[in-house]
Amino acid sequence: MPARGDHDARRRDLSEAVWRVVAEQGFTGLTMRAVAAEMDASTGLVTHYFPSKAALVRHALELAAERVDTMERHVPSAPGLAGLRAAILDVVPVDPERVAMNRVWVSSWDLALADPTLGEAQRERYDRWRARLRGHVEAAVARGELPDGADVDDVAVSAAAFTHGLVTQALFDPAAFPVARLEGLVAGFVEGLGSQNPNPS
Amino acid sequence: MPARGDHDARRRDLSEAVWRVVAEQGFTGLTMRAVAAEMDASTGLVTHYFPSKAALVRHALELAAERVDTMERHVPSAPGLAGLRAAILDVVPVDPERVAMNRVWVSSWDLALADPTLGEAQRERYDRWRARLRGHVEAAVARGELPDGADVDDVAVSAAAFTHGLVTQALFDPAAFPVARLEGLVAGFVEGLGSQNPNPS
DNA sequence: CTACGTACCAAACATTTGTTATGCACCTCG
DNA sequence: CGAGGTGCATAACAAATGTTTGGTACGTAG
Repeated sequence: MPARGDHDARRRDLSEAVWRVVAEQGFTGLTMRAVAAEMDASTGLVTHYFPSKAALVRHALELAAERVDTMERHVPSAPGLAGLRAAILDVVPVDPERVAMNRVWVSSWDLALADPTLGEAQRERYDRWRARLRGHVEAAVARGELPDGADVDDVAVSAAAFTHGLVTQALFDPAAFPVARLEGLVAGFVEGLGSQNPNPS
Repeated sequence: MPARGDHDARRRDLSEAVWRVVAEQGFTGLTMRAVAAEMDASTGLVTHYFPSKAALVRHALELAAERVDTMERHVPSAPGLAGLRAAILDVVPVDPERVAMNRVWVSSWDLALADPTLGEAQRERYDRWRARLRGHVEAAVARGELPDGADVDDVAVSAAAFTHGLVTQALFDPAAFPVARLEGLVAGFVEGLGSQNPNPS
C-alpha cells in the first residue's frame, strides 16, 4: 500500500534543514518557508512531514537532545576528575558541530522561558545532565580526588554552570576562545575543584 | 513649541510595559500590540515613541543593559575575593527584579546569535563585565588571596561562566535554587578559586 | 484668540507566516 | 493494466504582525 521507500531519507533531509536553519537564524528564524527554502523545496513538503509549527519546534528540540546525547557519550569512560573534564569537553564548542549544537540550545531558551511545557522539558534535561556529571564527581570522591565531605550535588551544579557559561561566552566571541584556551579553562576549573571546602550548610 | 510635559513619564510607562512583556513572553512575544495591551493603549502610542520594531528591540536591550549596570553597582566596593563574591551575587537571581533581568537577558540571546549587530553588542557587554570582574581578581591577587601567578583573565572568564551558567539553571528551576543555596554555591566557587594552580600555558 | 505642533486613537494596509485545499505524478498491489 | 494511496508542488486562505494614515484633542507660542 505505501508508495515510496525513501521516506526515512527525506525525513533525514528535513531534519538537516531544520538544524541548519535554527543554528543560523535561531528559533525566531525557524519558519516553514525557511526550512523549505533551505532544501529547495515547497512548504507543502514541510507540512507533509510536520503537520504544524509546534511539531516543527518539537522536532528541532528532539534533534538537539539527540545530538547532545551522542556527543556526550563520545568519551564513554574515564576515571574520576579526568572523566568530569572529558564530560565537560564533550559539550564545549571545540568544533563546528558543537558550535551549532550550542547555538541551537542557547537559542531555544527564549521559547523555553516563555512556554511552561518547554521550560519543564529544559529543567528535566538539566536534571539528567547534572546527574551524569554527579556520577563523575562521586567517582572522584571515591578516588580521593575530592574531599570526602564535598557536596556532590553542589559540585555537579557548579560544573554544569561553568560549562554552559563558558559556552555562552565562546559563542559570542569565538575568536577569543580557540580550542586550546577552552581546554585550558576547563582543565583549570576541574583542578580547582580538588581543593574546595566541604559545604558548611 | 512642544505640547505636553509628561513626555518622559509616558516614555517611562512604555519602558515598564516593554520590560514586563519581555520578562514574561521573551523576545518572541515582544510585539507592538503586546506592549500596547500591557498598558491598555493603542498601537499608535507605541509607534509614536518607537518608529519601528527594531527600535523597540533596541530599547529593550538598552533597558536590560541599564538595569544590569545599576544592579552591579549595588555593592560599590569590597576588597578582593569578597568583592568578587559580591559582584557575582549582584547578578544572580536572588529577587524578582533580578529574575526578570536575567530572563530578559537570556531570552535576548536567541536574537543576538542570529543578528551580527546584536551579537557584537553582546560580545562588548561581556567584555566590560569580565573587565569589571577582573578588577576584583587583581585585587585578590594583590591581597595574596590568589596565587601570584594566577591568570587574571582566565579567572574572570571562569567567574563570568560560573555566574551565567548558574543563572540559567536557576531560571529553569527556581524551586531548586532558593536564595540560600545560590549564596552557598557562589561562596563555594569563590573559595575554590583561592587554591587554583597558575595556568601552565 | 488664532495657529501650529505634539500626543494619541482608530482603523486601514501590507507583509509575513501558519494552515488548508487541490492537483498531479508515481509507485505498488491486485 | 487499472485502482488507490503516497509524495509533493502550487496556490489559496486565514491569522498575526509591522507599518502607515487620517483625524481629534490639547497645550503653547505668537
